Amino acid sequence: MANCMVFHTQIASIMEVLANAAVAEICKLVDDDYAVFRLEITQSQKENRALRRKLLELKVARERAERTIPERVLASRPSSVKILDRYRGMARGEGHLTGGHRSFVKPAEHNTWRDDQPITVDEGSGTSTQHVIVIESADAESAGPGVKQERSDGKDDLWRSRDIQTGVPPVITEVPTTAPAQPRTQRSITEVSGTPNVVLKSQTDTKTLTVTHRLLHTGSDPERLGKLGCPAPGSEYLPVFLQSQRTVNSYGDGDVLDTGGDDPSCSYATEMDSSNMPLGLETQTDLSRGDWNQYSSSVYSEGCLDEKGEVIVIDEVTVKVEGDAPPTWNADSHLGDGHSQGTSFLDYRGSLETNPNVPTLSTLHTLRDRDPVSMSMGPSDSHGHVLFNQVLNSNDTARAQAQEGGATSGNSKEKRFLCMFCNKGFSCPKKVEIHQRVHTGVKPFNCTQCHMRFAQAGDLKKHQRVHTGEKPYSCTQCEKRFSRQDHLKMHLKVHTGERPFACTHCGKRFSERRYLRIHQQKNHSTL
DNA sequence: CTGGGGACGGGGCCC
DNA sequence: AGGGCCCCGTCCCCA
Repeated sequence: MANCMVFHTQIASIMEVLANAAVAEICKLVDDDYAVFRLEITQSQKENRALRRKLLELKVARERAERTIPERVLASRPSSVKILDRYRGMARGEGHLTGGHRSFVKPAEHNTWRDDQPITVDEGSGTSTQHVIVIESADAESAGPGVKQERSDGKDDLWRSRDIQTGVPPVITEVPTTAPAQPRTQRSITEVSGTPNVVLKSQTDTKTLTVTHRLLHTGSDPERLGKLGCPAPGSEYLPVFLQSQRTVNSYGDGDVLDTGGDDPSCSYATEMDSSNMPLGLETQTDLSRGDWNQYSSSVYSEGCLDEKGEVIVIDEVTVKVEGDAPPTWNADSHLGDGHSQGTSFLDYRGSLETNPNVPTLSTLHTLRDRDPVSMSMGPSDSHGHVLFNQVLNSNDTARAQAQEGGATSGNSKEKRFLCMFCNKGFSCPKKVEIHQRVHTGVKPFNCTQCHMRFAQAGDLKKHQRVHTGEKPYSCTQCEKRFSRQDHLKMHLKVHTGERPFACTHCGKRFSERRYLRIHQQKNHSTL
Protein backbone atom coordinates (compact mmCIF):
# COMPACT_ATOMS: atom_id res chain seq x y z
CA MET A 1 0.00 0.00 0.00
CA ALA A 2 2.84 2.28 0.96
CA ASN A 3 4.66 1.34 -2.22
CA CYS A 4 1.59 2.19 -4.16
CA MET A 5 1.44 5.62 -2.61
CA VAL A 6 5.13 6.23 -3.35
CA PHE A 7 4.61 5.15 -6.89
CA HIS A 8 1.75 7.53 -7.39
CA THR A 9 3.76 10.33 -5.90
CA GLN A 10 6.63 9.65 -8.24
CA ILE A 11 4.32 9.54 -11.20
CA ALA A 12 2.81 12.83 -10.19
CA SER A 13 6.26 14.35 -9.90
CA ILE A 14 7.27 13.06 -13.28
CA MET A 15 4.07 14.39 -14.81
CA GLU A 16 4.70 17.78 -13.31
CA VAL A 17 8.21 17.88 -14.58
CA LEU A 18 7.09 16.86 -18.02
CA ALA A 19 4.34 19.43 -17.99
CA ASN A 20 6.74 22.14 -16.93
CA ALA A 21 9.13 21.09 -19.61
CA ALA A 22 6.43 21.19 -22.20
CA VAL A 23 5.32 24.64 -21.13
CA ALA A 24 8.84 25.84 -21.17
CA GLU A 25 9.30 24.49 -24.65
CA ILE A 26 6.16 26.13 -25.85
CA CYS A 27 7.13 29.41 -24.29
CA LYS A 28 10.52 29.19 -25.91
CA LEU A 29 9.02 28.56 -29.29
CA VAL A 30 6.64 31.44 -28.88
CA ASP A 31 9.41 33.71 -27.79
CA ASP A 32 11.55 32.73 -30.72
CA ASP A 33 8.78 33.23 -33.22
CA TYR A 34 7.87 36.48 -31.63
CA ALA A 35 11.41 37.65 -31.89
CA VAL A 36 11.53 36.72 -35.51
CA PHE A 37 8.25 38.39 -36.12
CA ARG A 38 9.37 41.54 -34.39
CA LEU A 39 12.53 41.53 -36.40
CA GLU A 40 10.58 41.27 -39.59
CA ILE A 41 8.30 44.06 -38.52
CA THR A 42 11.24 46.22 -37.68
CA GLN A 43 12.82 45.55 -41.03
CA SER A 44 9.61 46.36 -42.82
CA GLN A 45 9.32 49.58 -40.93
CA LYS A 46 12.84 50.47 -41.84
CA GLU A 47 12.13 49.76 -45.47
CA ASN A 48 9.07 51.90 -45.34
CA ARG A 49 10.98 54.74 -43.85
CA ALA A 50 13.64 54.41 -46.49
CA LEU A 51 11.07 54.44 -49.23
CA ARG A 52 9.42 57.48 -47.80
CA ARG A 53 12.72 59.23 -47.62
CA LYS A 54 13.42 58.43 -51.22
CA LEU A 55 10.02 59.60 -52.19
CA LEU A 56 10.51 62.85 -50.41
CA GLU A 57 13.85 63.32 -52.03
CA LEU A 58 12.34 62.75 -55.42
CA LYS A 59 9.68 65.31 -54.73
CA VAL A 60 12.14 67.86 -53.55
CA ALA A 61 14.41 67.21 -56.46
CA ARG A 62 11.62 67.58 -58.91
CA GLU A 63 10.37 70.77 -57.37
CA ARG A 64 13.85 72.12 -57.32
CA ALA A 65 14.35 71.23 -60.93
CA GLU A 66 11.17 72.93 -61.96
CA ARG A 67 11.95 75.98 -59.93
CA THR A 68 15.28 76.33 -61.57
CA ILE A 69 14.00 76.44 -65.09
CA PRO A 70 15.46 79.72 -66.21
CA GLU A 71 12.85 82.22 -67.02
CA ARG A 72 14.84 83.46 -69.91
CA VAL A 73 14.72 80.05 -71.38
CA LEU A 74 11.01 80.02 -70.99
CA ALA A 75 10.77 83.42 -72.50
CA SER A 76 12.47 82.19 -75.56
CA ARG A 77 10.32 79.15 -75.64
CA PRO A 78 6.80 80.30 -75.72
CA SER A 79 5.59 76.98 -76.78
CA SER A 80 6.45 74.48 -74.25
CA VAL A 81 3.07 73.03 -74.47
CA LYS A 82 1.60 70.81 -76.99
CA ILE A 83 -2.01 70.27 -77.18
CA LEU A 84 -2.86 66.90 -78.32
CA ASP A 85 -6.16 66.07 -79.63
CA ARG A 86 -7.70 62.90 -80.64
CA TYR A 87 -11.05 61.80 -81.50
CA ARG A 88 -11.90 58.33 -80.68
CA GLY A 89 -14.56 56.26 -82.07
CA MET A 90 -14.92 58.13 -85.27
CA ALA A 91 -17.02 55.94 -87.43
CA ARG A 92 -16.58 53.25 -84.90
CA GLY A 93 -12.89 53.42 -84.63
CA GLU A 94 -11.66 54.57 -87.99
CA GLY A 95 -10.47 57.60 -86.21
CA HIS A 96 -10.82 61.05 -87.55
CA LEU A 97 -7.77 62.36 -85.94
CA THR A 98 -7.68 66.05 -86.09
CA GLY A 99 -4.00 66.34 -86.18
CA GLY A 100 -1.23 66.98 -83.81
CA HIS A 101 0.51 64.45 -81.75
CA ARG A 102 -1.94 61.73 -81.92
CA SER A 103 0.48 59.06 -81.09
CA PHE A 104 0.80 60.50 -77.71
CA VAL A 105 -2.27 58.81 -76.48
CA LYS A 106 -2.75 55.17 -76.83
CA PRO A 107 -5.55 52.91 -75.97
CA ALA A 108 -5.81 52.40 -72.36
CA GLU A 109 -5.82 49.49 -70.16
CA HIS A 110 -5.50 51.23 -66.91
CA ASN A 111 -7.31 53.91 -65.21
CA THR A 112 -5.80 56.67 -63.26
CA TRP A 113 -8.97 56.98 -61.37
CA ARG A 114 -9.33 53.38 -60.61
CA ASP A 115 -7.46 50.65 -62.22
CA ASP A 116 -9.31 48.73 -64.81
CA GLN A 117 -12.52 49.61 -63.24
CA PRO A 118 -14.76 52.29 -64.51
CA ILE A 119 -16.36 54.45 -61.94
CA THR A 120 -20.03 54.46 -62.06
CA VAL A 121 -21.43 57.54 -60.60
CA ASP A 122 -24.89 58.39 -59.67
CA GLU A 123 -25.66 61.97 -60.22
CA GLY A 124 -27.92 61.86 -57.31
CA SER A 125 -29.88 65.01 -57.33
CA GLY A 126 -31.35 64.72 -60.74
CA THR A 127 -34.85 63.80 -61.51
CA SER A 128 -34.27 62.04 -64.70
CA THR A 129 -34.17 58.36 -65.02
CA GLN A 130 -30.59 57.97 -66.06
CA HIS A 131 -27.83 58.96 -63.77
CA VAL A 132 -24.73 57.19 -64.77
CA ILE A 133 -21.33 58.44 -65.57
CA VAL A 134 -18.64 56.05 -66.48
CA ILE A 135 -15.16 57.29 -66.22
CA GLU A 136 -13.12 55.67 -68.82
CA SER A 137 -9.86 54.06 -68.20
CA ALA A 138 -6.53 55.55 -68.88
CA ASP A 139 -3.48 54.04 -70.26
CA ALA A 140 -0.54 53.65 -68.05
CA GLU A 141 1.67 52.45 -70.79
CA SER A 142 1.04 55.02 -73.40
CA ALA A 143 3.92 57.15 -72.46
CA GLY A 144 6.37 54.58 -73.49
CA PRO A 145 9.44 53.35 -71.76
CA GLY A 146 10.86 55.42 -69.06
CA VAL A 147 7.67 57.08 -68.26
CA LYS A 148 6.59 56.81 -64.77
CA GLN A 149 2.97 56.15 -64.53
CA GLU A 150 1.33 57.66 -61.59
CA ARG A 151 -2.01 56.73 -60.41
CA SER A 152 -4.05 57.38 -57.46
CA ASP A 153 -4.01 55.17 -54.53
CA GLY A 154 -7.09 53.88 -53.00
CA LYS A 155 -7.49 56.81 -50.71
CA ASP A 156 -7.45 59.27 -53.51
CA ASP A 157 -9.76 57.18 -55.53
CA LEU A 158 -12.19 57.21 -52.76
CA TRP A 159 -11.88 60.91 -52.57
CA ARG A 160 -12.56 61.38 -56.20
CA SER A 161 -15.26 58.90 -56.27
CA ARG A 162 -16.92 60.57 -53.39
CA ASP A 163 -16.73 63.90 -55.08
CA ILE A 164 -18.25 62.59 -58.18
CA GLN A 165 -20.94 60.77 -56.45
CA THR A 166 -21.97 63.80 -54.61
CA GLY A 167 -21.79 65.90 -57.69
CA VAL A 168 -19.23 68.17 -56.16
CA PRO A 169 -16.48 69.31 -58.44
CA PRO A 170 -13.24 68.08 -57.14
CA VAL A 171 -11.44 71.35 -57.19
CA ILE A 172 -13.61 74.35 -57.32
CA THR A 173 -16.19 75.54 -54.99
CA GLU A 174 -19.40 76.25 -56.65
CA VAL A 175 -21.07 79.57 -56.59
CA PRO A 176 -24.80 79.70 -56.89
CA THR A 177 -25.89 81.07 -60.14
CA THR A 178 -29.06 82.36 -61.48
CA ALA A 179 -28.31 81.01 -64.85
CA PRO A 180 -31.27 79.34 -66.34
CA ALA A 181 -31.47 75.67 -65.97
CA GLN A 182 -30.01 73.71 -68.75
CA PRO A 183 -31.87 71.20 -70.74
CA ARG A 184 -31.70 68.04 -68.82
CA THR A 185 -33.16 65.54 -71.03
CA GLN A 186 -30.06 63.49 -70.79
CA ARG A 187 -27.99 62.59 -67.84
CA SER A 188 -26.35 59.51 -68.89
CA ILE A 189 -22.85 59.19 -70.04
CA THR A 190 -22.00 55.81 -71.23
CA GLU A 191 -18.62 54.46 -71.73
CA VAL A 192 -17.89 54.31 -75.36
CA SER A 193 -14.60 52.67 -75.39
CA GLY A 194 -11.89 51.50 -73.20
CA THR A 195 -9.50 54.12 -74.37
CA PRO A 196 -8.15 56.52 -71.92
CA ASN A 197 -9.55 59.78 -70.97
CA VAL A 198 -7.33 60.49 -68.11
CA VAL A 199 -3.67 60.21 -68.38
CA LEU A 200 -1.05 61.77 -66.31
CA LYS A 201 2.40 60.81 -67.11
CA SER A 202 5.67 62.21 -66.17
CA GLN A 203 9.03 61.69 -67.56
CA THR A 204 11.66 63.86 -66.07
CA ASP A 205 10.22 67.22 -66.84
CA THR A 206 7.70 66.00 -69.29
CA LYS A 207 4.16 65.95 -68.17
CA THR A 208 1.15 64.98 -69.97
CA LEU A 209 -2.32 65.92 -69.23
CA THR A 210 -5.10 64.36 -71.06
CA VAL A 211 -8.52 65.73 -70.69
CA THR A 212 -11.49 64.20 -72.23
CA HIS A 213 -14.49 66.06 -73.28
CA ARG A 214 -17.62 64.36 -74.17
CA LEU A 215 -20.35 65.48 -76.33
CA LEU A 216 -23.50 63.77 -75.48
CA HIS A 217 -26.84 63.43 -76.90
CA THR A 218 -29.91 61.48 -76.30
CA GLY A 219 -29.88 59.60 -79.49
CA SER A 220 -30.56 55.99 -79.51
CA ASP A 221 -27.16 55.09 -80.72
CA PRO A 222 -24.66 56.88 -78.63
CA GLU A 223 -21.69 55.34 -80.24
CA ARG A 224 -22.26 56.67 -83.64
CA LEU A 225 -19.67 59.17 -84.47
CA GLY A 226 -19.38 61.40 -87.36
CA LYS A 227 -18.50 64.82 -88.47
CA LEU A 228 -19.18 67.52 -86.07
CA GLY A 229 -21.47 70.18 -87.15
CA CYS A 230 -24.43 71.99 -85.93
CA PRO A 231 -27.08 69.54 -85.01
CA ALA A 232 -30.41 69.73 -86.51
CA PRO A 233 -32.93 71.67 -84.52
CA GLY A 234 -34.37 69.55 -81.89
CA SER A 235 -31.55 67.19 -81.63
CA GLU A 236 -30.43 66.50 -78.17
CA TYR A 237 -26.79 67.17 -77.98
CA LEU A 238 -25.51 67.78 -74.62
CA PRO A 239 -21.89 68.67 -74.60
CA VAL A 240 -20.17 67.75 -71.46
CA PHE A 241 -16.79 68.39 -70.17
CA LEU A 242 -15.47 66.07 -67.60
CA GLN A 243 -13.06 67.32 -65.13
CA SER A 244 -10.98 64.35 -65.51
CA GLN A 245 -7.64 65.39 -64.29
CA ARG A 246 -6.90 66.85 -60.98
CA THR A 247 -3.23 66.75 -61.18
CA VAL A 248 -0.94 68.65 -63.36
CA ASN A 249 2.58 69.79 -63.31
CA SER A 250 4.10 72.63 -65.12
CA TYR A 251 6.63 75.33 -65.00
CA GLY A 252 5.55 76.65 -61.77
CA ASP A 253 7.48 78.70 -59.38
CA GLY A 254 7.63 75.75 -57.21
CA ASP A 255 4.48 76.78 -55.58
CA VAL A 256 2.31 74.36 -57.30
CA LEU A 257 3.95 71.12 -56.76
CA ASP A 258 2.09 69.78 -53.92
CA THR A 259 3.15 66.37 -54.81
CA GLY A 260 0.48 64.49 -53.28
CA GLY A 261 1.00 65.44 -49.72
CA ASP A 262 0.59 62.41 -47.62
CA ASP A 263 0.07 60.24 -50.54
CA PRO A 264 3.35 58.49 -50.93
CA SER A 265 2.16 56.43 -53.81
CA CYS A 266 1.58 59.41 -55.98
CA SER A 267 4.91 60.98 -56.26
CA TYR A 268 3.92 62.85 -59.36
CA ALA A 269 0.37 63.44 -58.53
CA THR A 270 -0.20 67.02 -57.76
CA GLU A 271 -3.20 68.42 -56.15
CA MET A 272 -4.63 70.88 -58.52
CA ASP A 273 -4.92 73.94 -56.49
CA SER A 274 -7.50 76.10 -58.03
CA SER A 275 -5.70 79.20 -57.09
CA ASN A 276 -2.36 77.97 -57.96
CA MET A 277 -2.62 76.05 -61.07
CA PRO A 278 -0.01 77.03 -63.54
CA LEU A 279 -1.12 74.91 -66.37
CA GLY A 280 -4.02 72.90 -67.33
CA LEU A 281 -7.62 72.87 -67.98
CA GLU A 282 -9.54 73.55 -64.97
CA THR A 283 -13.13 73.21 -65.50
CA GLN A 284 -15.98 71.84 -63.70
CA THR A 285 -19.23 70.32 -64.39
CA ASP A 286 -21.67 70.75 -61.71
CA LEU A 287 -23.59 67.61 -61.90
CA SER A 288 -25.95 68.64 -59.26
CA ARG A 289 -27.07 71.56 -61.27
CA GLY A 290 -27.23 69.62 -64.39
CA ASP A 291 -24.87 71.80 -66.31
CA TRP A 292 -24.17 69.05 -68.62
CA ASN A 293 -23.66 71.17 -71.59
CA GLN A 294 -21.24 73.58 -70.17
CA TYR A 295 -18.55 72.31 -72.26
CA SER A 296 -18.76 71.35 -75.80
CA SER A 297 -16.47 69.14 -77.64
CA SER A 298 -12.83 69.61 -77.08
CA VAL A 299 -10.97 72.75 -76.56
CA TYR A 300 -10.13 73.10 -80.14
CA SER A 301 -11.18 69.98 -81.80
CA GLU A 302 -13.13 70.16 -84.92
CA GLY A 303 -15.77 68.06 -83.47
CA CYS A 304 -17.63 65.18 -84.79
CA LEU A 305 -21.30 65.09 -85.19
CA ASP A 306 -22.89 63.23 -87.89
CA GLU A 307 -25.70 64.53 -89.93
CA LYS A 308 -28.27 62.63 -88.05
CA GLY A 309 -27.19 64.16 -84.89
CA GLU A 310 -26.86 60.89 -83.15
CA VAL A 311 -23.41 61.10 -81.93
CA ILE A 312 -21.30 60.93 -78.96
CA VAL A 313 -18.03 62.58 -79.42
CA ILE A 314 -15.27 61.63 -77.22
CA ASP A 315 -12.17 63.50 -77.80
CA GLU A 316 -9.13 64.14 -75.84
CA VAL A 317 -6.88 67.01 -75.36
CA THR A 318 -3.52 66.20 -74.08
CA VAL A 319 -1.51 69.01 -72.74
CA LYS A 320 2.05 68.03 -72.83
CA VAL A 321 4.54 70.16 -71.08
CA GLU A 322 7.92 69.37 -72.30
CA GLY A 323 10.92 70.89 -70.79
CA ASP A 324 12.88 70.25 -73.90
CA ALA A 325 10.22 71.31 -76.24
CA PRO A 326 11.27 73.53 -79.07
CA PRO A 327 10.31 77.16 -78.92
CA THR A 328 7.78 76.78 -81.60
CA TRP A 329 4.30 76.04 -80.63
CA ASN A 330 3.70 73.28 -82.97
CA ALA A 331 6.80 72.66 -84.81
CA ASP A 332 5.49 69.67 -86.58
CA SER A 333 2.06 70.88 -87.31
CA HIS A 334 2.09 74.56 -87.86
CA LEU A 335 3.84 74.18 -91.12
CA GLY A 336 1.89 73.32 -94.07
CA ASP A 337 -1.78 73.46 -94.38
CA GLY A 338 -2.38 76.20 -91.96
CA HIS A 339 -5.17 74.22 -90.50
CA SER A 340 -3.23 72.03 -88.34
CA GLN A 341 -4.69 71.35 -85.04
CA GLY A 342 -2.00 73.26 -83.49
CA THR A 343 -0.92 74.08 -80.10
CA SER A 344 -1.81 76.40 -77.49
CA PHE A 345 -0.94 77.09 -74.01
CA LEU A 346 -3.60 76.83 -71.47
CA ASP A 347 -3.02 78.36 -68.22
CA TYR A 348 -5.82 79.27 -66.02
CA ARG A 349 -5.36 81.17 -62.88
CA GLY A 350 -7.61 83.40 -61.07
CA SER A 351 -11.24 83.61 -61.79
CA LEU A 352 -13.60 84.89 -64.32
CA GLU A 353 -14.75 87.41 -61.90
CA THR A 354 -14.94 90.03 -64.56
CA ASN A 355 -17.67 88.18 -66.22
CA PRO A 356 -20.92 88.29 -64.37
CA ASN A 357 -22.23 85.39 -66.31
CA VAL A 358 -19.70 82.98 -65.19
CA PRO A 359 -21.60 80.27 -63.50
CA THR A 360 -18.64 78.83 -61.81
CA LEU A 361 -15.57 80.06 -60.15
CA SER A 362 -13.19 78.33 -62.35
CA THR A 363 -9.84 79.65 -61.63
CA LEU A 364 -8.87 80.81 -64.95
CA HIS A 365 -5.87 82.60 -66.03
CA THR A 366 -4.38 82.27 -69.36
CA LEU A 367 -1.18 83.09 -70.98
CA ARG A 368 -2.55 84.25 -74.16
CA ASP A 369 0.58 85.38 -75.70
CA ARG A 370 -0.22 87.69 -78.43
CA ASP A 371 3.37 87.86 -79.28
CA PRO A 372 4.54 84.35 -79.62
CA VAL A 373 8.08 85.41 -80.17
CA SER A 374 8.70 87.62 -77.26
CA MET A 375 6.33 86.44 -74.69
CA SER A 376 7.21 83.84 -72.25
CA MET A 377 5.18 80.85 -71.62
CA GLY A 378 6.88 80.35 -68.41
CA PRO A 379 5.72 81.05 -64.94
CA SER A 380 5.12 84.64 -65.60
CA ASP A 381 2.05 84.81 -63.52
CA SER A 382 1.50 88.48 -63.64
CA HIS A 383 2.05 88.58 -67.30
CA GLY A 384 -0.40 85.89 -68.01
CA HIS A 385 -2.85 87.37 -65.65
CA VAL A 386 -2.65 90.72 -67.29
CA LEU A 387 -3.18 89.23 -70.64
CA PHE A 388 -6.07 87.24 -69.49
CA ASN A 389 -7.66 90.19 -67.91
CA GLN A 390 -7.07 92.12 -71.03
CA VAL A 391 -9.05 89.62 -72.88
CA LEU A 392 -11.81 89.51 -70.40
CA ASN A 393 -11.98 93.17 -69.76
CA SER A 394 -11.95 94.18 -73.32
CA ASN A 395 -13.80 91.99 -75.64
CA ASP A 396 -15.28 89.22 -73.69
CA THR A 397 -16.63 91.07 -70.79
CA ALA A 398 -18.01 93.87 -72.80
CA ARG A 399 -19.71 91.55 -75.13
CA ALA A 400 -20.93 89.31 -72.44
CA GLN A 401 -22.39 92.25 -70.66
CA ALA A 402 -23.86 93.55 -73.82
CA GLN A 403 -25.60 90.30 -74.21
CA GLU A 404 -27.20 90.58 -70.83
CA GLY A 405 -26.76 87.15 -69.56
CA GLY A 406 -25.04 85.79 -72.55
CA ALA A 407 -26.21 82.45 -73.33
CA THR A 408 -29.80 82.30 -72.85
CA SER A 409 -31.03 85.68 -73.67
CA GLY A 410 -32.00 87.77 -76.52
CA ASN A 411 -32.02 85.40 -79.38
CA SER A 412 -34.90 83.68 -80.94
CA LYS A 413 -32.64 80.87 -81.94
CA GLU A 414 -32.34 78.15 -79.47
CA LYS A 415 -28.95 78.42 -77.92
CA ARG A 416 -28.74 75.50 -75.68
CA PHE A 417 -25.04 74.96 -75.97
CA LEU A 418 -23.45 77.02 -73.34
CA CYS A 419 -19.94 78.16 -72.95
CA MET A 420 -18.67 76.66 -69.81
CA PHE A 421 -16.68 79.75 -69.06
CA CYS A 422 -19.08 82.59 -69.64
CA ASN A 423 -22.34 80.76 -70.02
CA LYS A 424 -22.99 82.28 -73.36
CA GLY A 425 -25.20 80.20 -75.52
CA PHE A 426 -24.70 78.99 -79.03
CA SER A 427 -26.80 77.09 -81.42
CA CYS A 428 -24.44 74.22 -81.99
CA PRO A 429 -21.47 72.61 -80.35
CA LYS A 430 -19.12 73.72 -83.04
CA LYS A 431 -19.83 77.32 -82.28
CA VAL A 432 -19.35 76.73 -78.62
CA GLU A 433 -16.09 75.09 -79.31
CA ILE A 434 -14.87 77.99 -81.37
CA HIS A 435 -16.12 80.48 -78.91
CA GLN A 436 -14.48 78.77 -76.00
CA ARG A 437 -11.16 79.32 -77.63
CA VAL A 438 -11.61 82.84 -76.44
CA HIS A 439 -11.25 81.54 -72.95
CA THR A 440 -8.89 78.70 -73.48
CA GLY A 441 -6.51 80.51 -75.74
CA VAL A 442 -6.44 77.60 -78.09
CA LYS A 443 -5.39 78.69 -81.53
CA PRO A 444 -5.28 75.77 -83.86
CA PHE A 445 -4.53 77.70 -87.02
CA ASN A 446 -0.94 78.55 -87.48
CA CYS A 447 0.57 80.81 -90.05
CA THR A 448 3.16 79.15 -92.17
CA GLN A 449 5.00 82.40 -92.68
CA CYS A 450 5.31 83.51 -89.13
CA HIS A 451 4.48 82.29 -85.69
CA MET A 452 1.10 83.83 -85.51
CA ARG A 453 -1.69 81.59 -84.42
CA PHE A 454 -5.38 82.03 -84.73
CA ALA A 455 -8.43 80.58 -83.21
CA GLN A 456 -10.40 80.74 -86.41
CA ALA A 457 -9.49 79.75 -89.89
CA GLY A 458 -10.84 82.95 -91.31
CA ASP A 459 -8.54 84.96 -89.14
CA LEU A 460 -5.60 83.06 -90.44
CA LYS A 461 -6.72 83.73 -93.93
CA LYS A 462 -6.99 87.40 -93.24
CA HIS A 463 -3.62 87.42 -91.65
CA GLN A 464 -1.92 85.68 -94.53
CA ARG A 465 -2.63 88.64 -96.72
CA VAL A 466 -0.08 90.45 -94.63
CA HIS A 467 2.50 88.15 -96.10
CA THR A 468 1.13 87.89 -99.57
CA GLY A 469 0.42 91.56 -99.93
CA GLU A 470 -2.84 90.75 -101.53
CA LYS A 471 -5.20 93.70 -101.50
CA PRO A 472 -8.26 92.72 -103.39
CA TYR A 473 -10.39 95.63 -102.27
CA SER A 474 -9.81 98.89 -104.05
CA CYS A 475 -11.32 102.26 -103.39
CA THR A 476 -13.25 103.65 -106.29
CA GLN A 477 -12.47 107.16 -105.20
CA CYS A 478 -8.74 107.12 -104.84
CA GLU A 479 -7.51 103.82 -106.18
CA LYS A 480 -6.26 102.95 -102.79
CA ARG A 481 -6.28 99.26 -102.14
CA PHE A 482 -6.95 97.31 -99.03
CA SER A 483 -6.55 93.78 -97.95
CA ARG A 484 -9.84 93.73 -96.18
CA GLN A 485 -13.24 94.87 -97.05
CA ASP A 486 -13.97 96.38 -93.71
CA HIS A 487 -10.87 98.48 -94.05
CA LEU A 488 -12.08 99.70 -97.38
CA LYS A 489 -15.39 100.50 -95.84
CA MET A 490 -13.69 102.44 -93.14
CA HIS A 491 -11.57 104.22 -95.67
CA LEU A 492 -14.59 105.27 -97.65
CA LYS A 493 -15.58 107.47 -94.76
CA VAL A 494 -12.64 109.64 -95.71
CA HIS A 495 -14.33 110.41 -98.95
CA THR A 496 -17.86 110.52 -97.75
CA GLY A 497 -17.01 112.51 -94.66
CA GLU A 498 -19.20 110.21 -92.70
CA ARG A 499 -18.84 110.75 -89.00
CA PRO A 500 -21.46 108.69 -87.33
CA PHE A 501 -20.14 108.97 -83.81
CA ALA A 502 -21.06 112.19 -82.10
CA CYS A 503 -20.02 113.35 -78.69
CA THR A 504 -23.04 113.80 -76.53
CA HIS A 505 -21.31 116.51 -74.60
CA CYS A 506 -19.87 118.82 -77.23
CA GLY A 507 -21.38 117.52 -80.40
CA LYS A 508 -18.08 116.80 -82.03
CA ARG A 509 -18.34 114.00 -84.47
CA PHE A 510 -15.96 111.22 -85.26
CA SER A 511 -15.60 108.65 -87.92
CA GLU A 512 -14.80 105.89 -85.50
CA ARG A 513 -16.15 104.98 -82.16
CA ARG A 514 -12.78 104.78 -80.62
CA TYR A 515 -12.05 108.36 -81.44
CA LEU A 516 -15.22 109.37 -79.74
CA ARG A 517 -14.33 107.31 -76.74
CA ILE A 518 -10.88 108.76 -76.52
CA HIS A 519 -12.25 112.19 -76.99
CA GLN A 520 -14.75 111.78 -74.22
CA GLN A 521 -12.20 110.32 -71.91
CA LYS A 522 -9.85 113.20 -72.42
CA ASN A 523 -12.26 116.04 -72.60
CA HIS A 524 -15.31 114.95 -70.72
CA SER A 525 -13.95 112.46 -68.30
CA THR A 526 -15.34 114.36 -65.33
CA LEU A 527 -18.83 114.26 -66.68
C1' DC B 1 7.55 119.84 -78.82
C1' DT B 2 3.14 118.17 -77.63
C1' DG B 3 -1.44 116.61 -77.82
C1' DG B 4 -5.59 115.70 -80.50
C1' DG B 5 -7.40 113.69 -84.35
C1' DG B 6 -7.29 110.92 -88.58
C1' DA B 7 -5.83 107.03 -91.40
C1' DC B 8 -4.47 102.56 -91.70
C1' DG B 9 -3.29 97.82 -90.64
C1' DG B 10 -4.04 94.02 -87.87
C1' DG B 11 -6.24 90.70 -84.53
C1' DG B 12 -10.50 89.03 -82.22
C1' DC B 13 -14.91 87.57 -82.42
C1' DC B 14 -19.70 86.82 -83.84
C1' DC B 15 -23.14 86.00 -87.32
C1' DA C 1 -16.12 80.70 -95.64
C1' DG C 2 -16.93 85.14 -95.74
C1' DG C 3 -18.80 89.47 -93.98
C1' DG C 4 -18.98 92.64 -90.57
C1' DC C 5 -17.91 94.91 -86.52
C1' DC C 6 -15.02 95.95 -82.59
C1' DC C 7 -10.79 97.07 -80.69
C1' DC C 8 -6.01 98.23 -80.63
C1' DG C 9 -1.39 99.93 -82.06
C1' DT C 10 1.11 102.77 -84.95
C1' DC C 11 2.07 106.42 -87.89
C1' DC C 12 1.13 110.83 -89.59
C1' DC C 13 -0.63 115.54 -89.77
C1' DC C 14 -1.63 119.75 -87.78
C1' DA C 15 -2.85 123.28 -84.52
